[in-house]
Amino acid sequence: MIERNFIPADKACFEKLEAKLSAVFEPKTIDEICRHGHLKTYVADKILVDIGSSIKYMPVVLSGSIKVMTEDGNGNELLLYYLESGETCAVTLNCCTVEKKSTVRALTETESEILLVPVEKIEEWMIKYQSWRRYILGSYNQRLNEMVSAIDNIVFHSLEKRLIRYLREKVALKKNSVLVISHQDIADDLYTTRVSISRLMRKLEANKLIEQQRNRITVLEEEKHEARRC
Amino acid sequence: MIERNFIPADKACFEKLEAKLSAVFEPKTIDEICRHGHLKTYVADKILVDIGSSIKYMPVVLSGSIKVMTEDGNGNELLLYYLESGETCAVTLNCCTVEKKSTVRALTETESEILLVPVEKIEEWMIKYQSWRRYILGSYNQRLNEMVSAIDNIVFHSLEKRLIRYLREKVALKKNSVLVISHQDIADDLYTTRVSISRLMRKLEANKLIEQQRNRITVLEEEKHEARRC
DNA sequence: GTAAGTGTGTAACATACGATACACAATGAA
DNA sequence: TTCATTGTGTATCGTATGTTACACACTTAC
Repeated sequence: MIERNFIPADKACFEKLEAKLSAVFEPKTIDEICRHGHLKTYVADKILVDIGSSIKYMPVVLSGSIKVMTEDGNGNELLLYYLESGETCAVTLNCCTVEKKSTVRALTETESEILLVPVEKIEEWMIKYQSWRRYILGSYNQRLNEMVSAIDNIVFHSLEKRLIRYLREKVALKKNSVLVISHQDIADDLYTTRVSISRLMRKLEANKLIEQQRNRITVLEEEKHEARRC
Repeated sequence: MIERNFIPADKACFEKLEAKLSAVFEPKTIDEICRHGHLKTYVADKILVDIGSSIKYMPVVLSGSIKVMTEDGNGNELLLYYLESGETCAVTLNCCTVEKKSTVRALTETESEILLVPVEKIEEWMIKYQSWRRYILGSYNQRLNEMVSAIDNIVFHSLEKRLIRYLREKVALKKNSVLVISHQDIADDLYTTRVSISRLMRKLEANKLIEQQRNRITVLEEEKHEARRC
């Protein structure tokens, strides 16, 4: 975990941000971000915020990926979404402006660089910078769309299809076709049971879509169903 | 459908808004709303915006209720949420600032009074009024939370429980314990089939939770499970 | 080494739900 | 009136998934 002093004078940091964010933000906004934000690097599987903890920073993912989850009234864990490069957590956003306490748990999936923006700046910058306003509203909208497609996925697709999609997304997220994960973990993310996952994994393996060892799944290439002959 | 000229001089309108919105907005914001908004009354089952249509106004529900839905890539209808008094459509919000074309269909469930705010004012007021900023972000957050609880509901509860909850919510929404609705409509909203709903309705009827005639369902009082004797 | 914990395979069974098919009543148009 | 349309009840069947139970391999701590 590396904390840096993060003023514009820190040339390396500035260039890093500049490269990452110049497509999204206007120079003045980037300048503010540099002046008030902090850049941190976290190892994988580190809990960044937990349910009930108070929120002082809004996180913007610069590299790596973050898993965001919550709990329902019965203590069931509910996977909300994954955050990737450039994204921020919409639920946290509102916690910042209204709630002050987090209703979600966020943890790193891989080693991640996170830009931490003090919550009091969120609203201030909304007034001053158009690019920031659009970013915030865009983030909310992206999350909403993802939730909709999550519902769609759950409702209209079989567990088997959801499992395949889950594995492929995870591979894309981790940029590695070998996943280190247990059947139980997968079951939790897909809101089902370990036995069901094991059963389906066996089937996927028989169909040569995956290979697996203990705690290790290799997702094989997606079949290209091309019509032409050799 | 009644369209009114909606300047502050229109005393009746102003007082109506004043009463509805003064808890949420500061006086200056209400003043702006009066100057630039339109107040309309729609009959039940009227489509306000459809998928693909361009959006010129952001709707704020003053009375009645609005059903918001979308379609997935395979043409499946997906119920998103209902809007009630004081609420606005988060998805439409982003359509306003970025997309310009609606990705959702919104239709009145009951006769409804809607305040129409020109889209170009949304951002302008975000800069000027704190109460407006909070309202917009709060709306997004409310929708996000509803989506989460929708997923929770689908994943962890049986169709029977979802059906009961659906009926009770509908009763609350319409403020009437008699619902005029077909089994097929219910099935669509719950992402299932007519036969499954009919089967469960029979069961609910046997358990004296509802009574039904063709196109008409009377939702009976929730049982009070009180421990004391007569 | 042994023992405890964790991850996986597998079987037997229950069940909720979807799919299909058909009968029939209510409604409304001709 | 007759006919088409719509809404509902019901039966039969297939199947995906949950439940429970147990065996056993691998890993880690001791």
